[in-house]
Amino acid sequence: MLQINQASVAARRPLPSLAQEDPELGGLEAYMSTRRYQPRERVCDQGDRADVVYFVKRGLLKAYKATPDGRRQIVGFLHEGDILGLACEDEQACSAEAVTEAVVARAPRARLEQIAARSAPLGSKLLRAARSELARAQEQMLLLGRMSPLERVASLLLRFSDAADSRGEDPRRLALPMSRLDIADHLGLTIETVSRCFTKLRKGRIIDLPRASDVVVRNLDRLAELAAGDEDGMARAA
Amino acid sequence: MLQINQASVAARRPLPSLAQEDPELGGLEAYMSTRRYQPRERVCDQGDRADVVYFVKRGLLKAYKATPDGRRQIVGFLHEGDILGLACEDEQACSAEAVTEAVVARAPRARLEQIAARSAPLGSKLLRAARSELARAQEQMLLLGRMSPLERVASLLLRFSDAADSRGEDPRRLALPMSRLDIADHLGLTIETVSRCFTKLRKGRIIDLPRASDVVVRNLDRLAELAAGDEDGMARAA
DNA sequence: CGGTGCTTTGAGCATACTCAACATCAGTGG
DNA sequence: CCACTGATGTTGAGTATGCTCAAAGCACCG
Repeated sequence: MLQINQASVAARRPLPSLAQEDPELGGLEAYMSTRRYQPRERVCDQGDRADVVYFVKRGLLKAYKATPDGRRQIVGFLHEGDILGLACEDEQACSAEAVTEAVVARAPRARLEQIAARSAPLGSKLLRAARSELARAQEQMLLLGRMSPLERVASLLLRFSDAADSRGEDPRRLALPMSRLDIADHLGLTIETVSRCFTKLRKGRIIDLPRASDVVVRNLDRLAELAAGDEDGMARAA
Repeated sequence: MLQINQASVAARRPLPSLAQEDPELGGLEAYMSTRRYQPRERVCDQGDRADVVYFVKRGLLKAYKATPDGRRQIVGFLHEGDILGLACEDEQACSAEAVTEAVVARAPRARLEQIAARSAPLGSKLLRAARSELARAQEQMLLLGRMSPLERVASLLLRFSDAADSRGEDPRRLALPMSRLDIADHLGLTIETVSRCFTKLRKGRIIDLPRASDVVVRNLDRLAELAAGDEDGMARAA
């Protein structure tokens, strides 16, 4: 009953914005190929020649940077309609891999630039995508540089809630298909700290955790307060 | 002798890339106005209607996000040729203010989009700018999420060194016109920690600090090692 | 010179990390 | 169907690291 099945929800969902805007691609489809990825399958690698741009059609990807000594920062989770590979000039700036089963379309960068130079809609679509990704990146910098662990976790949940809401789903029932390690590497924390934050939110009656990957938000307002830096919200909630 | 005067260096410097590429603006100049800002003067505010885009012509700006309770994250320092205001859709995502005296050109966003829709060069110029800013943002996320204070400071110095190098200046003599608080708010640290890192680098003979705002790099290789996560570089340097 | 603001240094402390044990879940094969 | 196994997640105890608070040192400016 409480189980949240992403796939079935996705099936009922209206066409994603990318699909609706396909006319904007200006004939690019002819050069695009589509591929399905299994969870944990690699989509591209940091340092690859950046000759393709990826359009996420379905599922969830994670884009990350890694250091030689094994540290990792997930710079973003990519949902349907998101574009991967915009950051780079000649080399991919990030690796990316599928979190859930995913469908991704690939367009040769050369074609893309060529068409963007002629077709204004595609150009402005790409610019819009780059822009919103930049805005998200700046939010994330604030989170990583200046927020407490609890604020970070609350912010993440709130983002997923908003994303669900904008897709017409219930903003109180969140599926978190990624592991705690992924969350930690996205929020700049350890898995233990992430786990403790979830527990804190649960004990504060702000969320339920029927399973580690399913969150039910019991008090969205309080969650938003916590994400905005009102740590006392915890006390009031308890 | 050791004093580093940014203004005089700027005067001798060849035209910045922005000026060289002005043909790409596709007639936008007609609608642009230029304004000079004094240090600490505000350029725009988080939440303003985002009806202009700013082109940094000279000097250094900082772009930052602030929380209601006074925390601050500087998402980037903007040098000559950088563009401010790309992240936003309708509201400015960040505030920005001048660090040094600065000259900034402003273009009405409406005109910009209008011309970009016709003139491919402007569109691709904007896309290129957004892209490189996104790449920088992702680097910064890795720094904020996963790097030690010493690595963060070393990375910052290295970036300024690279920037100086690419402008044809001496990559070993760095002017840091911003305050320690600005550096701290960029690196997600406190001023004390930043200061201690500078001291550590000085005692390790990696840099000299003739004045707090002037850095002379004595060992660029070691600095790069530290920035890349080789903390033992400290021991070897001492 | 004497202030004022910024930077550096020091001491103590809180927080998030490390290491380790335990719990839970999913998948597998008896 | 249940027991086993490995992977993932949670909890606990102790510690290191970076933060807080406080004082002293320095530049810059009148």
